[in-house]
Amino acid sequence: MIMDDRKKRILQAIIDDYIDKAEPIGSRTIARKYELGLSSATIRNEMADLEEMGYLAQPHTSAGRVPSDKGYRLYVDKLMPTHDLNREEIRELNSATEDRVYELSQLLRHATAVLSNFTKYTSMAVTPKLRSSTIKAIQVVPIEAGKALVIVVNNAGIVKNSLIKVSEQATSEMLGRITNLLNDKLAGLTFEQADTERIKTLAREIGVTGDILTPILNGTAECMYQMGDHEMYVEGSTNILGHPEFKDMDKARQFLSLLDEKTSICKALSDSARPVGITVRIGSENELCSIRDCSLVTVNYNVADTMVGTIGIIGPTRMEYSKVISSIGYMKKLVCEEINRLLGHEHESV
Amino acid sequence: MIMDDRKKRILQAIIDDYIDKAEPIGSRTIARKYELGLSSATIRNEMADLEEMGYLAQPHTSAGRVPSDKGYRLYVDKLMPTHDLNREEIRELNSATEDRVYELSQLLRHATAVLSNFTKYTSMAVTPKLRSSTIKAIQVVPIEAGKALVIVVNNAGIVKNSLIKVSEQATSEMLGRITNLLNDKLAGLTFEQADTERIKTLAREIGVTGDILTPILNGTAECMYQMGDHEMYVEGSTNILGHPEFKDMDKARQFLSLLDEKTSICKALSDSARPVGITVRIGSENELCSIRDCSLVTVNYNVADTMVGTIGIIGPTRMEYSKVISSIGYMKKLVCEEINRLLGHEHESV
DNA sequence: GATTAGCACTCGCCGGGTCAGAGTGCTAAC
DNA sequence: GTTAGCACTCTGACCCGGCGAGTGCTAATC
Repeated sequence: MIMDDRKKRILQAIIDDYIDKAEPIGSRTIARKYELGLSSATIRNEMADLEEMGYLAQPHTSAGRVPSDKGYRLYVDKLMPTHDLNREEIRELNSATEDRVYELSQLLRHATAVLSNFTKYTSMAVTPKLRSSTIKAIQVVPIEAGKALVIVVNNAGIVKNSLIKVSEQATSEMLGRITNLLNDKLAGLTFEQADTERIKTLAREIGVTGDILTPILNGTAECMYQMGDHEMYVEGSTNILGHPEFKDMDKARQFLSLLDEKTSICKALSDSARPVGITVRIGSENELCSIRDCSLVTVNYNVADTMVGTIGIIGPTRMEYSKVISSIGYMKKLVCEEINRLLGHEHESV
Repeated sequence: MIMDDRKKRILQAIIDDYIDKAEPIGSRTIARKYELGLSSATIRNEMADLEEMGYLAQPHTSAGRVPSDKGYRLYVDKLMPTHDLNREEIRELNSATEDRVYELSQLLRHATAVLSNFTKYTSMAVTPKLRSSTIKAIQVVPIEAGKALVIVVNNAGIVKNSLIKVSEQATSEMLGRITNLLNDKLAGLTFEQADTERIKTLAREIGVTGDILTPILNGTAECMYQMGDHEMYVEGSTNILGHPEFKDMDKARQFLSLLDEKTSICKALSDSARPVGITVRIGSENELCSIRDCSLVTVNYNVADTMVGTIGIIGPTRMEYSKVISSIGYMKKLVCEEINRLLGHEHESV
């Protein structure tokens, strides 16, 4: 059977309507509402064809039709109307960066909150993987007698610090010497390379310079560890309760408890996103079994080229794809700009 | 009518049973299960009395009895058995600080996650209010040509930083002079006092020393702002779906959307907690109307005496009070210890 | 006088039966 | 190829009666 233009128009009409109504769509509805110049009987025949071809499904005999994953896929790839963000919508999305933002994590929280609020689905984000970024600078700064702060900066300008106790005798000059030493030995390495093992080796190489060096190395290791850690933010998880596909309590619970499992979601996000552009994974296209009746829309954002994080929106397969796709695309742009601003890659000072 | 010992025993039995079963408790159940040496008829009479006195309520004629808020209050104050944490439970709670913890926010996230998991209710925490802490030290550290890091430390050893752009000509000696100047002018003040206004005034006092000072003052203000911000963590929000009082979707949704409103929850937490000790707010005792059918158990934790944060557990009024109270008490202790360790108030170095 | 056994009564829950509505597939006519 | 008409199917809402749990009251008992 061939997928002619008329079939496509009918399929689109069904999916559009189903996305809106969340109920099986009957032939009469389509005939009445969309002006295709066809009677319900004709549409009925076409719908039977579309079902046979796998684009539609029937929950039970004598019910209307429902799009299948394959149907949504065609819809997303070819049929979907584009959603142009209007002024009001852009204003709403912009609010993610309106408030004072001083950290990447905060930026991501804002972005996910706004996105989830805007789309009424659940939005997620993971911080970039920084393990493969390189160490730009290490500083040991005295704070008061007996206390110092170890600071590590990576090539994107992301800063981590760790408070340490040092010997009371440590002069700021000694700390300066150690700072230079650490920079010599570690700067330029990736955080992966500068693991705890390496730092221990370094300690042996230098020889135990009394009690001063040890806490500093510990602090450095701590910073390295922090840099390697990546966090995840989920907002609007309860939005799904508003969608009829989750009116069944058990389903809702299953979905929500999945979101609590940060590791698997994190993996799903990273796995899903392609290097560039927006990825849409519909229902069974998802590798994670427990979201096989959801769709996941993801996009990567970059920090200084090498470091990649991901933003995602998850909702039922019956999702307003066009709206989700345009809003996540816009948000990615916003986030990238803001990251550049935050890390001082732009010309404006903070 | 007088609240004699027998009434108390019966009330306790009813509440114990109701907390377990979540269904109206009948006189026969009590007579059979608890060995009070009384027939169901006698207990029935006592229950009628307890209802008249306001400790029990009846969902409808010919149903069993359910504790009222007043009943729970007496239970919590006088009747409740104490819950001694066993070895296994302590091990579970301890896991909050087992993982590498390097920040207060991370500590609180762990603590709330463990608590919510342990109690099966929802757990929350707010970071301490630091606005009234004092500035201990400010440092401006050069990172690379044109970039520097402003670091502000408060009297508890909490560190905030802000990356800034500076003139390429700024030497580390100049930055050192400015550091000294800032310390002179600002150290010892509270963050409340050192607001943006004050910093602007400072800029005027010093006179515009070219383009070097401005970004540094901006960075300092940024740090001040960060210090004043306080965050909130909520974990296990979906736990409530497991409790029968939220089997009604609308109720669950209402509860969950409340949790999304960080500000009101934050306020409820802070308002509820008394300066010391564990506070229990039962149902209508809560000021926030939307949690009038929940109970909120809170405790404050201190950072260096003056800075106070709060941990809380929220669940249905039919809550395992004894377990919740002992676990939150233990967690407070853990958190306090860990904070001391983190901020170097202890003797062990990191 | 307190306690208890007995009994009539109340109420929510559950399962089965009925019915209307929406939608289909098929056939025959256009 | 398209459409009108019709018989058929399935779901969901509604109603109804029976069951079980629990009560309050009364009268008998300790």
